Amino acid sequence: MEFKEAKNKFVQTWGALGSQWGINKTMAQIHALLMVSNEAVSMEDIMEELQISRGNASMNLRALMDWGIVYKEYKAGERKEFFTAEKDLDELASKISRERSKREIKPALKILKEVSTIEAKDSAEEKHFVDQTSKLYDFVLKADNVLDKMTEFNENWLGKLILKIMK
Amino acid sequence: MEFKEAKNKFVQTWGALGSQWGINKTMAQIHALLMVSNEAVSMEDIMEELQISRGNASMNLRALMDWGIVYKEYKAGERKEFFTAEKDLDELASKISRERSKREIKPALKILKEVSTIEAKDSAEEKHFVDQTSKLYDFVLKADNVLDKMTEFNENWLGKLILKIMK
DNA sequence: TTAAACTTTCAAAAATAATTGAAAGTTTGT
DNA sequence: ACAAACTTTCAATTATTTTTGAAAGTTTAA
Repeated sequence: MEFKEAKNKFVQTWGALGSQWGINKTMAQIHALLMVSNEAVSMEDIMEELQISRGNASMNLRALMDWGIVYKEYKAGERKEFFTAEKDLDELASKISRERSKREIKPALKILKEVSTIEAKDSAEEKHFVDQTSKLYDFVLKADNVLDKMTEFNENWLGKLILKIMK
Repeated sequence: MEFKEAKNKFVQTWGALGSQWGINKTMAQIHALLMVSNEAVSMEDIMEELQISRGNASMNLRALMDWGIVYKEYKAGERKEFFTAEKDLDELASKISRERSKREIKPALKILKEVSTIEAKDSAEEKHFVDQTSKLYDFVLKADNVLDKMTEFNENWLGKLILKIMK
């Protein structure tokens, strides 16, 4: 396979993976493109490579910056802006999980807590509801924490040992 | 809050969370409904509670069964089918992560391997591409394994200890 | 074998999400 | 202050995904 073909394949794949996980395809593609670029890329070039409009590029770059995984860069003597992606993968994972936690998990937890603390009265139906949603609350809370710590865990010497033991 | 209201809130929230993670809203809502039902529910009742069509109910129940997190049940003397959800949360997480791995991560890994093993020639651009995609391959592979083991890890006494230490 | 009681399928319709492009906004240099 | 070089915004359009509903399919009981 040739470089250009490989790069395109990577960008397409990352885009598809993104949309399966609720991330807009173009956003994931821009991110992919920046991830494998060794230098900052202009909006013009992004539009050209991905064949997208200026508005689309602008909005999705903004979204990526809001997630904290793409940065603006200025080049001396150049008026236009350039963009780079966070390339450290542990950092990337950490930022994505922090954002998803903040935007999606935390609000869901809040609701779970609310609904799991209603007066259960005496019907088996209501008891089961309270029981199940309470368990779910605990579980999601725990999973959210584990994700927070995953990077740390993966780097951790003890973690590595445990991973080996568990295999 | 009253039971009915709480139940509805839970179903809606679970549905919204699902769609943010690339799972169709109705599918997540049906799953939510079954999760908090203490007995198996008929398609008729699902349609009624969620206000959806027969076709929609049928297709999404099928999808949930394909994921292995909803089961068909037959009641003696009843002609129609009833449905229940996997209620054990560790089992649920394990099945979801296994399926997502099989359907999405594994195919993506295959492509990542392909594109990361091209001849890098000598340009810095191509070298960076190979380097970054290789790192990504390793990272995704590792993350995929960690997810596989997470349940196990969470149940594990040693794991619990480590979690405490890491906090 | 027939028909009632169900479930599944899928083309068409509806709902939702993403994209465009041009006008408005901003910044910088002269 | 002006205008060139950019970026952002957002209403309208387009693409994608989901949902519907009725016809076709299946199973069961008599």
